[in-house]
Amino acid sequence: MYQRKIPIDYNCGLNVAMEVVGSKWKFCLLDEISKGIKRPKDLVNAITDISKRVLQSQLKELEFHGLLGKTVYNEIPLRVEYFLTETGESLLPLISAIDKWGLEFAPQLKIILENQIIEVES
Amino acid sequence: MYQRKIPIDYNCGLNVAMEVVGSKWKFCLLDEISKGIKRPKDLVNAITDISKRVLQSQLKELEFHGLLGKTVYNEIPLRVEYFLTETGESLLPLISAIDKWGLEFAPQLKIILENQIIEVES
DNA sequence: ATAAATAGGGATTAATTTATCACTATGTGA
DNA sequence: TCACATAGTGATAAATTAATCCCTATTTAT
Repeated sequence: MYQRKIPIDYNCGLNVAMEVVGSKWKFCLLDEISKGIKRPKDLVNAITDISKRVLQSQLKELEFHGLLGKTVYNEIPLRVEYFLTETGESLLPLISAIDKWGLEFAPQLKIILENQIIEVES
Repeated sequence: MYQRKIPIDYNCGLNVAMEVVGSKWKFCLLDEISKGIKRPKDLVNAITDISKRVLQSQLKELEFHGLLGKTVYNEIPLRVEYFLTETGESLLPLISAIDKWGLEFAPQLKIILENQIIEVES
């Protein structure tokens, strides 16, 4: 975690929402967990490019913020499963809408960024 | 702007969306502009705590990514107005949904973070 | 010539997030 | 004892975002 120096504006819903889900991997994590991938080791495999360390810290924050819960099974090797809380569930429609928007926008962004590189090199 | 070292995954809508709107002020900016506050000087006043410099850089990025357009009026003093492009408009429903979610979640987050501070101090 | 109002950018630092690497802990079975 | 599999953390570095301070440019009015 990190002790903020710049405070959150609780009256701005956008600010609040960004605080708990506005990071690189959290939407992906909630998405994967909603699809039934619940164990850290499976999440690491499912999400390309996330490292184990970052995964754990993001899971911890999501749990701390009350979007995820976890179950520890008394098995060997240890089995831990994360699940969406009611609050976490309430985000799913937003996540899928954002994902959809992003996919539609992707080609446009690709073109923009590729043109930018050409300008820089010429 | 900033020349990314870690590339964008264009196949992940969430990743793409976060790239263009996943920053502290962009949702707020799009929101205010959609409400009719279009000039930089008015946006600076409307958005508590944003500085002029940051505002300009965020507007520039939003324009670069094709979510905003701008009109320069030949007046003195100079008048510039930003407006939402079609792509920008398409984000409005998402923004209002996120804002709504954040406002509902705010009290919960406040309690969580306040409890955290008490633990640290005891 | 100078101040005022507006938009915008350069350079730098501070804040924050993400990545890397290497560790601990647990219980099992070779 | 030692390696394995799983979950998790500590310390640190690298990447990225945001904040600060101060400058330029334009045109009008004093």
